[in-house]
Amino acid sequence: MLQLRDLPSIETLQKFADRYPEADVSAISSFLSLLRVASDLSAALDACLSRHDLLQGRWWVLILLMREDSKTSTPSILAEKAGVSRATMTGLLDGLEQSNLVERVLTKADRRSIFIKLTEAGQAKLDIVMPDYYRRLRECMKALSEQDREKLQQILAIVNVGAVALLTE
Amino acid sequence: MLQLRDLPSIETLQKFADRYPEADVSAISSFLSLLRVASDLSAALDACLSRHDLLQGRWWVLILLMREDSKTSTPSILAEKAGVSRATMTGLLDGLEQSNLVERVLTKADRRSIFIKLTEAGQAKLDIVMPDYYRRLRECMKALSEQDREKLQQILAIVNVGAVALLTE
DNA sequence: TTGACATAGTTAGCCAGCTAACTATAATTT
DNA sequence: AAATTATAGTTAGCTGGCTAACTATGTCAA
Repeated sequence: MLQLRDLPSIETLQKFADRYPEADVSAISSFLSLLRVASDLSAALDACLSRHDLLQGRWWVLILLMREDSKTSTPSILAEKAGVSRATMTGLLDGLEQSNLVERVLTKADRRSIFIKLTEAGQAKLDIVMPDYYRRLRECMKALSEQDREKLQQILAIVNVGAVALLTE
Repeated sequence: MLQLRDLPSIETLQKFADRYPEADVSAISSFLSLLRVASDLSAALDACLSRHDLLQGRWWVLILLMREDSKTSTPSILAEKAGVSRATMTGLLDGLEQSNLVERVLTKADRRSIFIKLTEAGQAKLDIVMPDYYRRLRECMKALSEQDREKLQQILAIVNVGAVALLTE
C-alpha cells in the first residue's frame, strides 16, 4: 500500500503549498498519516499471522467460513466478501486445502458450483490464531478510550465518503 | 493491503467474542475500519494517479526528488525514504528514466553511487499531477473540521505506538 | 598495505495479487 | 426446444513487490 517512510515535514508541505495553491496542508498531512499508520498496522498484522504460518488472504477465508453457521460457503461468495478476484480465491483455496484447513465438497444443487468447508483442523487453527490476534489487538488499542474509538470510526466514515473525490471523472 | 469487503457486524463480532474471551469488540471494530478505509483510499489514489500514467511507487520518487533543493538524490536514499528495497528502486528508476522523468547522472565522488535527477519533464509532470491530486484531496477531506483532523492525527499516533503489540516476541 | 568487512547498484528468480480466456453448467429469450 | 447469455470455477500469463546473490568500490583495522 503506502510504504512511504519519509512523511513530509510541515515545512516541506508548506513549500509545496507555495508552488501549488490547491494544497490543503492539514488535509494532506492527515491523509498521509492515515495511509502510513494503516500500512504499518497491516505489515504488523502480517508479522503476527506469519508466526502461525498464515497470510492475510488465507486467514480472512478461514474467518469468513467460521462466520457461517454451516462453516461452509462457495469460492465466488468468499471472493466477493474477501475482496479478491475469483482467480485469486482459487489459489487461496488451493493452499488452504493442501494444509487441510478447508475442503472442497461437490454439490448436487448447482453443478457449476462447489462448497468450501472449514475442516476440524481449520477450526483448530483459528482457535490458536484468534486468541493471539485478539490479545495483541487489545493491547495495540488499549491506550485509546472508548470515546477515541468512536471518534475514530466517525472520522473514518466521513473520510470514506469523501474518497470518491479521488475517483470521480 | 486489507481488501476485506465484508467487515463483521457487531453481532458477528459478539459471536466471536463469546468463543474467544480475549476479544475487545470496539478495538477490533476500530482496527478493521482503519485498515479498510485506508485500503480504499489507497486504491482511490491509485485510480487518481493512473489517470496521469503514474503509480504510487514512481510518483513518490518524483515527489522525493522535488523535495530536494538540488532535485537530486541517490537510489539508496530514495529506496529508504520511499520504503522499498533497493532492488525495487532500481525497477522504479528504470521506468521513470524510460519516460524521461528522471535521469541517472554519474558522480565522481563515490564511484559506487549514482545521482538521480528530476528532469524538466519530470517537474512538468508533477506540475500537472500535484494540482489535481491536491484539489481532490482537499475535496476528500473537506467535511473534516480542523479539530477532527488534529484528533485523527493524535489517535493515529497512539495506535501507531500500540502497533508493536502485534509484532513483539 | 593489505585483508576483511561494508556499501551501492543491479540482476535473477520468487510470490501473491491481477485480467483475460476457457470449460462446464444454468437460466433466459425467442 | 434451441439459441443466446450469464455464472462458477479454473488456468495462463502479467505485474510490482520481495530476498538473495553478485560486481564494483570504499573503509578500516591488523
